Amino acid sequence: MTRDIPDIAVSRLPLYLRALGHLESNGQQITSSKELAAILGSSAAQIRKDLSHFGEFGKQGTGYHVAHLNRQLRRILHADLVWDVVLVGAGHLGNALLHNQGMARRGYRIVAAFDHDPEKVGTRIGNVIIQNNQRMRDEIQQRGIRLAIIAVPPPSARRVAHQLVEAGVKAILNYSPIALSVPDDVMVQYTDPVTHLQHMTYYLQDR
Amino acid sequence: MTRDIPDIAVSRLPLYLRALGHLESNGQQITSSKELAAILGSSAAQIRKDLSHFGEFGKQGTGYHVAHLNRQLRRILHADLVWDVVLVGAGHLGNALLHNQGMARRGYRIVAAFDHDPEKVGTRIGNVIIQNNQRMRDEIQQRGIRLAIIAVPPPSARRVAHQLVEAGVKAILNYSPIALSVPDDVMVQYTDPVTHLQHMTYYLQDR
DNA sequence: TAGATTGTTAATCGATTAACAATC
DNA sequence: TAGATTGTTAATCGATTAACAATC
Repeated sequence: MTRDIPDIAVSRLPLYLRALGHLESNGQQITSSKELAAILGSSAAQIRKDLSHFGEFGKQGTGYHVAHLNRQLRRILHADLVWDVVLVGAGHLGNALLHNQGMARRGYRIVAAFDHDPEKVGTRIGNVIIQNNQRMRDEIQQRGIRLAIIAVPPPSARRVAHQLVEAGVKAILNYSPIALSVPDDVMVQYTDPVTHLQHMTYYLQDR
Repeated sequence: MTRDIPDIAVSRLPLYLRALGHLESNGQQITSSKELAAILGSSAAQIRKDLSHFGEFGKQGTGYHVAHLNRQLRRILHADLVWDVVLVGAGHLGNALLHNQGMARRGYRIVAAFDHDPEKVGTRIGNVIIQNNQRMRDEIQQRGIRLAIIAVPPPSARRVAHQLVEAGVKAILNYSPIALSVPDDVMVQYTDPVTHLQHMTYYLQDR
């Protein structure tokens, strides 16, 4: 029987990585749950509890070796591998993602990009040449790609998601503000500036 | 004494808006907590519970009037207002945000954008003319802007955040994968594709 | 040794779910 | 009226926090 790790703990590991990256860039070698909590605005107990689901990474009395914990968390998240990602939509946003250095540097490489606009197909952005949407299925299956990013206008998002799922994609990062429905074995994460802004303006009084 | 509404309930209202938008675009006039739950992959009880923090929006036996609930949620989130937003960083990502139709259409208007690159300053992207970073403080204060988006490269993010806070910004949407520290009365939301991808690859087996 | 900090247990807190009276 | 669905209460579940023995 597998120990059941709460998804909410998994979801915080990338934030811990972000804080560790900060410490590493400052040349700091050792940290503590207390210090990490201060950086992240959470609690030391929560960080220790979260980490305890995955193993023991620290030393009593001393704390955590920054580089070691970084490596371990990347391993746990499978972020120590290089992942191939497909991008659908080569508009302004797709263009920005193709130029995003951070993604490739952190192991998520966009290796194929698609658009239905004949003007764009065949052009090169960053390291990839934009292909016609019709090439999506073959490309995904040949390369065995499981990660996709949707950066198409809202009206096309559902259709594209369906095509990606059909082609075998297992995880979709969706930049369109559209609720997707996918099979149980496919994950979707949404990212939408308006959702974040709405959340924050709730707390801002009208003037 | 103010009733205390959980932030987690607030954070789901934008998702409910997203689902309502979908129903509205299909011309559907009435919905139910059950149907919304199916769209969002949550539970009917949770949706009713969440909404109950803010008022009574439905009719027993019937459900919710889509347009009415949409209006009410937008009002609660202050998303029925038009908000002015400043953007810092006019690179590929800033460019994409300036061209993003959805933001303006949903009431979040980028009214000023800044960059430190002299090549960019003075050029027009979408409806705004890029200004030098040095103009940030004045522009924010003169217009009384409280919302900002950071889309600068990681090394500059902290400095920019500091400048925004100094100028009076109260809510920051941070596109750089950098943990910011800000005063208690300033909100920060992070958005970073790698964080989402790492969360998902945890569940994908290596092959 | 004294001080610090981990990993873990138990207590607390809060969120989710189930159930149902009210009522359209 | 019968069926459906809300809003709310109470029960359950799970996450966070506090506390501390272990130990570096």
